[in-house]
Amino acid sequence: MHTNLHLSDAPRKDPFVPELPEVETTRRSLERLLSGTRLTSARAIRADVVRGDRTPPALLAGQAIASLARHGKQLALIGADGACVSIHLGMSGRLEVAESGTRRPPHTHVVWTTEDGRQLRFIDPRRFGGVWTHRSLAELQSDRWSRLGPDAASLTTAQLRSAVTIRSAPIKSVLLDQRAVAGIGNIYADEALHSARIRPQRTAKDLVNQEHATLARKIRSVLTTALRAGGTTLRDYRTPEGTTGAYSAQRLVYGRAGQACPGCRQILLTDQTAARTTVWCPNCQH
DNA sequence: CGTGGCCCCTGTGGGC
DNA sequence: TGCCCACAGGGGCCAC
Repeated sequence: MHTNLHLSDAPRKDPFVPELPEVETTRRSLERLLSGTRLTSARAIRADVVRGDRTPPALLAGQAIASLARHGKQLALIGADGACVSIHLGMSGRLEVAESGTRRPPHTHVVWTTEDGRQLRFIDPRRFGGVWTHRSLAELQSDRWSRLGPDAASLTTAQLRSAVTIRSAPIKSVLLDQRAVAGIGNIYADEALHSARIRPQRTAKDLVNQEHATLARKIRSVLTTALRAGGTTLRDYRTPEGTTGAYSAQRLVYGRAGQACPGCRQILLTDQTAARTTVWCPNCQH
């Protein structure tokens, strides 16, 4: 039945870097697989991957999973008694549900065992991610999620405007700042800015009203499109042809520096903005 | 206090 | 072919 379901799995050439669509895809899978399931035990193989308060009910051992929540790139397992665990995947983290007898992948740092003989595994080679425990959802909100900006998937024009108006940093830096907007990473920042025809280096507060509306809309559509494609990368989401068609094939600029812009054939440029590789079209984006 | 830059870490890939 | 090293990125921290 549930054999080695990898909740996130991108083509090898494109290292999986979890942003909002990937985290939401993971959330939906976990909801389907684990809602209502009791966790009989939890074990931190690498203790330093579990951060924050580790007093009972640490890691939800003995709890049933009531629901799964997400804000930006943050994921949370909500226990039946209200305690919760939040998980940040960092840049190489993933979650896997597998039969208990199967071999643990390398870099498995936390393992939860379920009442029905499965395991939920947190795997993160680079350990930029982590797991936090919270006594309640309210505590999770006040400790961590209150620091995050509005969720990018439903970002309104007004929310984007208030996030950028006083910021003198480049618009791309602001999009990557999780306190301003939650859920956007390097890939979708470049894609959304290209789609909105705005240069990543533009000073955020200089964007005009029309650009706030366009950028907010493009952020939503880029993430929504990726979320739809993300569903097809799940191993249990079989199409007759197999599991190709991940979002990577739909990227227009990210990873394509030096190639022709799909819109105008001008050569895409690259630089470092916000200490991240940035790709943009000098013709389409202003 | 806002911003830019460095660093954490390891798998991958490009170059020789 | 095989080895080595630069590079990739989310976000915390620090110096300006």
